[in-house]
Amino acid sequence: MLSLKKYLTEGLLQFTILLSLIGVRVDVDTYLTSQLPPLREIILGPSSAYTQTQFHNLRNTLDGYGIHPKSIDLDNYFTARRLLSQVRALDRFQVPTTEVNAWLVHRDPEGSVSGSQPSSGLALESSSGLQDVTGPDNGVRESETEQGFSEDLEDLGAVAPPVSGDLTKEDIDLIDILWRQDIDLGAGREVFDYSHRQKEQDVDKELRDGGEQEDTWAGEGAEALARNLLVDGETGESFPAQVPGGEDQTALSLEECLRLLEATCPFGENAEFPADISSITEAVPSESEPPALQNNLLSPLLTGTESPFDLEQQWQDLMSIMEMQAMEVNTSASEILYSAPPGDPLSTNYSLAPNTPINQNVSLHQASLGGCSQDFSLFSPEVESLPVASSSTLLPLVPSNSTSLNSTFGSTNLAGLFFPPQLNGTANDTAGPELPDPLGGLLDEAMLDEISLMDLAIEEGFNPVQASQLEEEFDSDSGLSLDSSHSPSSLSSSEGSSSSSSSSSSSSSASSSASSSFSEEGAVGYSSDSETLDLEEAEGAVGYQPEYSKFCRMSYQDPSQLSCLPYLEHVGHNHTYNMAPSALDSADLPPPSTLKKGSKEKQADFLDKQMSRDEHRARAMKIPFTNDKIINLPVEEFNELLSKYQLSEAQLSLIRDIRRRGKNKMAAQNCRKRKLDTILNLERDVEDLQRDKARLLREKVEFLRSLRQMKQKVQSLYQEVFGRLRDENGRPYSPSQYALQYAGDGSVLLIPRTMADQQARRQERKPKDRRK
DNA sequence: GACCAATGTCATGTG
DNA sequence: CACACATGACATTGG
Repeated sequence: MLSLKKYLTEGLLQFTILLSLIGVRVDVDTYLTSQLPPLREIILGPSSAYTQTQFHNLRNTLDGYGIHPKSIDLDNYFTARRLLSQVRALDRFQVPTTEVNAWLVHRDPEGSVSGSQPSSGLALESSSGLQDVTGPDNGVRESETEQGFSEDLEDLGAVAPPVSGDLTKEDIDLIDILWRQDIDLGAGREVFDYSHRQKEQDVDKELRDGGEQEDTWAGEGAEALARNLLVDGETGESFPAQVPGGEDQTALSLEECLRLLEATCPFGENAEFPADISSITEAVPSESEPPALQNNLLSPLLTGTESPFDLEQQWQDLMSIMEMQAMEVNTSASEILYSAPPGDPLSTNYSLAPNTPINQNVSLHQASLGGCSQDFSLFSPEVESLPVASSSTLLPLVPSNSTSLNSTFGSTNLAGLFFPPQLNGTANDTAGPELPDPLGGLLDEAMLDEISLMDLAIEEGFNPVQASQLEEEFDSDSGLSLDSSHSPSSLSSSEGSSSSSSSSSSSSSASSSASSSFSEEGAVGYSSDSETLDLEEAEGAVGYQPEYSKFCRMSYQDPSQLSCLPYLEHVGHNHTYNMAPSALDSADLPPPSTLKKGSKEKQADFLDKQMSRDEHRARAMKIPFTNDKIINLPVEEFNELLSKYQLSEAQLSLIRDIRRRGKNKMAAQNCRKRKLDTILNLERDVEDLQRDKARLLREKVEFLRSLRQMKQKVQSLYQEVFGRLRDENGRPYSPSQYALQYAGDGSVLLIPRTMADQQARRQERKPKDRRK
């Protein structure tokens, strides 16, 4: 239990450190709570560095002694460990980073502009908008967006990889792995959840079907009549029952508009609008209206039916991103859109009719047909070909984005989007405090967030326009930095398997496995030591020679194993302290042909140099058994061994010191190895987080782009709807004097601009106060 | 000879 | 309490 606690605390601590180091602005609370297990596992990994392997316990259970912690040839143990790590790696992408990058590089060109930016890639954004919208190849465009739909979903890591296309099975598998990785990372799962999307799509489908069922509605106006609406004889437009004296407050029930907009975004789907008609009317205190009229003004279309599912969360997630778009839209498209003199409503800006005379019934009808489903192809060519001046930046909405945004918009008031920013300076907040205006408030709030987001983007050197580049950079960077994507457990096992220990005297059998190196020599043992003792006597030099301590006796198994593991290269040295390099090994056993009389001394010298200090001491003290035994024997056997000999106090003391030092030496090795593993794991985690950061930024850009497109669509719809409105005399309303306002309950009001401005100002103050 | 990395050793803490 | 281990700090060693 305590180890588990330590495990958790360490993980959290490291996770926090990593986050702070990288500066990833991830909503930890959001992701960590739901994604804690995978995240933690990613951060920590099945690292052996955190699981302090009890080697001694292992040894004690495995035939007593003879198993050096570094030479563990424990097939059972490490095989099981490796297999376990492999199993664990199944939900973790553990292929080398370079492989991941290679795949991404391969994938980017495949997925249109880039894998993450389908049909509406940034490269296309500034160029093809108008053509795509107005061009004759709308059908092609539709298909493109359809394709982009799946790709987008896939990129967002929310759906299963696409089965179609030129992707090979391996690619699909990779995609799937990456997808699962994304899911594990918890990035936007709430937003990208496939079932969630599916649900939205279903809703959209229903909506679309519903629209189709009302196929005959727009043209006939029968339903409008049934709803106490008056149909304009000339335009076929539906008006609410006449407003008595409602000159300033000319409120119209614009069901066409609503349907049109609804087809774009299911505002009313799951909307729980706090606003009701009373609040709306409160927002217009100066005007008094008969209650009957108010009711007539309400459109029944947008009453929420779907239960809200964490809309707030989604909204927060999205709004933090999407509002960055507002400036762009407002400053680019919108300003151009509404830069015309106020008195000229039907000029180029609002000129739906003059340049492209539209059969209102037809267009509205078609708008009502389309659901907010796959894309915005529901906008008929007539609609899309509206001569919007700024439509050069108008792109067909990425379908997936639209679907993901649907629920978001569902709970919001689009009044802010309805109002051309320039005509009324309070485009985002048309409702006063009395008029609950979710969108307005959120927009304002998010506007402020937008600044911080921008700052974040700037300080991170992130240019939304360079998202794809950034993506590649991040990926490549992370790929270049380290080869630390290996499984830590594999590292441990490999190192462990490549290491062994042997006694100084049994170096001749050093190449054998650890178990063999600990051959039961019995109490007499010391066979090879006798050889060295002879040499010692021959040399007449006995005693401690510190310079000889460098080369520890180490059994050596397979150097190629080490060299085959690139991530071990930068380790640079052999952590297997008790092993000798293969060169030394071979030096230990030189070919007999090269063994001359003169070289015998050299060999002895060399052997001497390979002995550790303690080995020299032991030899000097005539310790009758090997240091390996001294060190590695379990206590009982060790004591038993000591009891077999009549050892002096000095010898016993030395033996105990040797044992203590030897054990501590191994412990130090393990400790350092763990430390190294930890560092490597942290580095890999940093890479992962960098990748996540890049991906999140990428997704942010996508959301911003889709939001901008959405706003542009809404604005164009606003223009269209507004342009179709006619007063009693059949004349269009002046956009400088009137504005459409979207109430929370789904109704759309045509109110004077002065009133809208007032409400907007009131709404403006509200979020500011809230922020205090 | 300074510097550095690797390694060994000691003291101390933990289980 | 003994034992084994972990680990920080320092020492040693060799390049």
